[in-house]
Formats: sequence, structure tokens, C-alpha cells
Amino acid sequence: MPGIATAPDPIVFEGVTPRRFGAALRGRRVLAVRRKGKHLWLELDRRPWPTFHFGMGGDFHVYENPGERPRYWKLEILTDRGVRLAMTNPRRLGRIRLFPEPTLSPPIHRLGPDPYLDLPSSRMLAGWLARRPGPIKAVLLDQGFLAGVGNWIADEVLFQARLDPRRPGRSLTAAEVGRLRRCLARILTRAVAVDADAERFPRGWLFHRRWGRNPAARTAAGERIVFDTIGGRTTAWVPAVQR
DNA sequence: CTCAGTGTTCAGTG
DNA sequence: TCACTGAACACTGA
Repeated sequence: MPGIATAPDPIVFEGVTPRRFGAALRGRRVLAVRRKGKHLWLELDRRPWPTFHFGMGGDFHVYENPGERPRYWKLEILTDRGVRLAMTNPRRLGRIRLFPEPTLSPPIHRLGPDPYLDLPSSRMLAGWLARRPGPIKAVLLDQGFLAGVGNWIADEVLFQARLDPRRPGRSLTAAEVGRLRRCLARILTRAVAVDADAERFPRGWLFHRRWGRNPAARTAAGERIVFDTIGGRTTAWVPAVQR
């Protein structure tokens, strides 16, 4: 029989007790699954709706045998077909929330456009960037600028667009904004095309060589990779090609 | 034991 | 008020 199981975690369940959360989902039908940036929610046949953010790490697991309930599970939904869906979150930086209208609720209502679903024009991007004095790397990480771009995607985009991550956003020329936009679109499309399976990302991507802050790291073409902290995050970049 | 890590928020600063 | 920086949060795995 279908049901909802919740782990007693007052950090990951934010603004709602696991008990109330379970009551809101029990017996409901899922009409659609929506996403904006790093936030995902289920449209149910009655509000409020459950919304998920994974923080660093965390996943959805699908299985049928109750014994396969994964480590670090926070929520398990058992459907009337006997399929189980669990949300995991080992590091507890993720959040499970309940909103009558997720798109109008914080923090989702503050997000910029999702570049995979709704890529802004070069002209729009250039207009926004003109008002950003901070480093372009930090601007790309700002979810209010574009929703969903995280640390590795930002580095990959700047590498492929050949832009120095320290450049002020407002210093980019129209041609550079165009390059940034084109690289962003290509990287997102490609990553989704392989179901975000990193092993299938193209060989030339910085992604494969950026982990671990290895001082000897090189690109596939042999250029030196350096690591700086920009916008509060480790930034891997290649001075020989990024200007 | 130390450090890095697919993230976000908030206090402090200029 | 705007905008940026760095610390804090929490925990695993190398």
C-alpha cells in the first residue's frame, strides 16, 4: 500500500515537520514534475507542493525492495505501483520544503532564468552584465543571474569561452558575451544529452581534470591548470587560453 | 588529522 | 541601498 516515510531531520525539512510533510503528500497524485535551476518540485492534485534542493551531494533513488532504502535517506515515497522513490542528502545542506506555489516562494522566486529551459538573448545578458562589477565567475554562480549554474559549469563555460574568471562582468565585450552564451548553451545541452553522466562528457572538457586542486594538473592539450578562490569557491582555469 | 567538495545564507564592510 | 567577501553550516571520503 502506498505511503510516505520521513526521516527525523529538522535541518533538511525546513519550515515543515516531517509529520505535516507526510500528511500533505499521502494519497496525492503527481500531475507534473517541475524544475527551475537547482530546485525541483512536484505538482500534486492538491496544494501545498513538495519542493527539493539537494545542496552539495544528494540524489533521488528509485527501487522496489524496501531493503534497498539508501543510506542518508530523508524521504521515501511508495507509490501505488510498488515503486519507491527516496531523496538522500548525506551532507544535510539540502532542503525539503512545502509551498502552496513554489515559484512565488523564497528562494525560488528570486532566481534568474534557467539557461537550459529559457536561455536569455545575448543582448539581455550584456545588459545585466553591464551592471556587475564583480568577477564574472562570481556572477555566474549568482542564482539570481542565471539559475542552475554551479561551480563546475561556471568554470567549464569560462574555459571554453576563453574568459579569465577574474574579469569584471561589466568588462565583457559584446563578442565575449556572445561566446559565453554559446558555450553555456552547448555545455548544458551536451551534459543533458548524456544524462549528466560525467564519464561521457567530451574528453577535452576541463571537468575531467579540475578535481583535487592538483598543482600538476594539465588540460588535454597540455596547458597548465591553476586554482584560485574566486567568489568564495575553488576556481580551476587555464591562463594560457583564458584572457 | 587535514583538506576539499556538483551549495546557500548572512554578518560585516566599504 | 547596493554589492561584494568570507565565515558558517554539516558531513563524507581521500
